[in-house]
Amino acid sequence: MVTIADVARHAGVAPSTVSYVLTGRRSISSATKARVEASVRALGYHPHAGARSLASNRANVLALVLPMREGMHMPVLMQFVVAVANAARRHDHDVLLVTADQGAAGLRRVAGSAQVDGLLVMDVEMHDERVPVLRDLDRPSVLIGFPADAAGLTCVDLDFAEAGSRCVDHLADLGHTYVALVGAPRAVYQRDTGFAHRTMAGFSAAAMRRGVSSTTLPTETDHESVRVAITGLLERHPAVTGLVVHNEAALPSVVEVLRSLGRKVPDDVAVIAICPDDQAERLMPPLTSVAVPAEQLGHHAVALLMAKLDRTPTPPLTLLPPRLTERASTTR
Amino acid sequence: MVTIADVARHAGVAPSTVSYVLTGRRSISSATKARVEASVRALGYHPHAGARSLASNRANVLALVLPMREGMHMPVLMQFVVAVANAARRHDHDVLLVTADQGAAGLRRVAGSAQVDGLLVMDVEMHDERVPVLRDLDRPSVLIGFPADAAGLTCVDLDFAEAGSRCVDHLADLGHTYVALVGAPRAVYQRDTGFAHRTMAGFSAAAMRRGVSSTTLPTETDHESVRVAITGLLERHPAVTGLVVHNEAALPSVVEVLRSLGRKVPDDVAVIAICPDDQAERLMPPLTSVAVPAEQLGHHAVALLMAKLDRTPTPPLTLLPPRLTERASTTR
DNA sequence: GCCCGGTTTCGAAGCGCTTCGACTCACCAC
DNA sequence: GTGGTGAGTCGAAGCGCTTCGAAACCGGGC
Repeated sequence: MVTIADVARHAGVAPSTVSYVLTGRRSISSATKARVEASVRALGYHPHAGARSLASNRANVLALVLPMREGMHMPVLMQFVVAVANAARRHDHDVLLVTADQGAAGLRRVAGSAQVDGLLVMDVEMHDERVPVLRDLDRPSVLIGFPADAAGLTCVDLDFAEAGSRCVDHLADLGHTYVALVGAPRAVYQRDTGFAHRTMAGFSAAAMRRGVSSTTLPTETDHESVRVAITGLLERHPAVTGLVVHNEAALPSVVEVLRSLGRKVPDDVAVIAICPDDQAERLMPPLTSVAVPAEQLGHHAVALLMAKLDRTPTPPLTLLPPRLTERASTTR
Repeated sequence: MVTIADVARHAGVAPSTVSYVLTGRRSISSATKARVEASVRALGYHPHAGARSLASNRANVLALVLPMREGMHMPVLMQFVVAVANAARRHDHDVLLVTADQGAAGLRRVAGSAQVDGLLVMDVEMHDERVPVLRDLDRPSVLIGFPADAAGLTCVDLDFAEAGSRCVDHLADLGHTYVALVGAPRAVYQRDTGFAHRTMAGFSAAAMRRGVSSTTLPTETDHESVRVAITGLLERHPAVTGLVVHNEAALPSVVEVLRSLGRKVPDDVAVIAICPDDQAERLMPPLTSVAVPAEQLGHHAVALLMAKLDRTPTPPLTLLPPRLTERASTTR
């Protein structure tokens, strides 16, 4: 193994000088700097991560806490994971995966052992058992999602309430008077996941405000369940002419079922999805949608965490404004 | 921060004794052991990971190298990730995520900095740029998948050739004389991904051997592409009565398109999927399938890597035998 | 010619752990 | 009794890095 002492010898300087070149924590003359950098390359030197973390008290690793729960949509989840990993790398950090089957103990372990400098927590429930743990951990954390009590925490999320509301507004503006929210699987609501609740709240409130009738139903993701759910919905509420779908996995089936029922989109039924843009674009017809900006959220969360690590003050709550893109599924 | 010295003082022993209790590398009297363990709990001690890795030359972390490429199916990928993470934890290791947008340099970095003890590499291509790097890294690695030249490497995978072959056999046994392979998206073949090629090879060879006619077509994942592809397939090859689908994302659409074309499954067309069991079960009708045992593969890969870390001899190549489960989509 | 301030570099301490050799006790065989 | 043995424990060295204080150097002003 090549050590900093080897590099120092090769470049004819002291080990501390090499360290300062690498970390940039003291000014070094450009001549020395160039010489050291050449030696680093020549020897193929990589600082020992453990030694560095021991001496500097920074591991340059972030924990990504990722529970795997029923009803979660993997493609979207994966977009988050990749966005976080890439953003972390841009800040010279790596990502340690903590799947939550280890629960709160896992958080204590990775934080307590100084394996990670900070934590990024996904799929936050309203009353999440991890929240109190995060509060008394000595490491900073950022939640993607909101618990019921966010005091003392830093959270980022899409403004799902506003997203639900914008969908209703768009439909109401187009003259629809009866709209339905096709929501996440029942399990997601049952465990009180913040984003599902907030979309529903925003949806219902906007319907009241705009004076349009509304109904909501949780929906499973398999095709057969979707068929039953949508068919039932349109039978019970024949006046429904606008659908807001907040369920990425069910989305293709919803479109397909409407087609097979002979309901033309958008002529008979308008459809708005709350999902990543690329998915909305790929369906036939392309769907008007409120984007779930997974990439942007991931980057933002990492940026906030890095700021906290730098002791820069950060806003406790960040709600990204929803962006609605009109496509073929709601045009008159 | 609580250090090993604090624990030692609290328990009235030397730091080295605490270390031996924790690592189990020397025998310790049960009385002392109990006392130390009580102190560890009382003080909430977690060994500093960096210090440990520096002193012992082991980080207890595995890298999971995960390229994100076109045409990959996220749910299956995620199953692997979770299986690997859980298996690693059972061996007292954590998982560091390396998304491959960093390419070979990323591997060099995490291995060179002693951040990880070993590497798990996914989505291996036939001529993968990472393979030569892995060979000259000083850390052990296990590939999930096979490159063209696997000399000097440890690889695990499902025996996809045999899987393709078993599907043909099953259909031939049922009397089918013209079968088609509905394969992965074109991009997957274009970048020479091992598993896609091997399935196709096994499929074609078995068709020859059994004397049944066969055809193959790559298939994109969106519904419309699937509709065009399947419709075209059945027009060009009207005698086809058996479909082998090796494309998880397209699977629901394939079933749906057959239904909408009025082809009954299994009466008009038999369908076998190569996909995780849970997906095959959830479709209507439930599909006969060869399981892609993501969980088992993940566990196996971790077990092999741990063995290599222990310097236990390991088989260079492991092919898990495919398991075909008969369900409603191929019953006569 | 000397002092002073700033810049650049050096040397040594120390981060928290593991590990090796050595020490201490019992205990047993002779 | 004495020597040998093995189990249990201790102490100190050292892993590779960062960081702090101090030394060395370089001009510029007097």
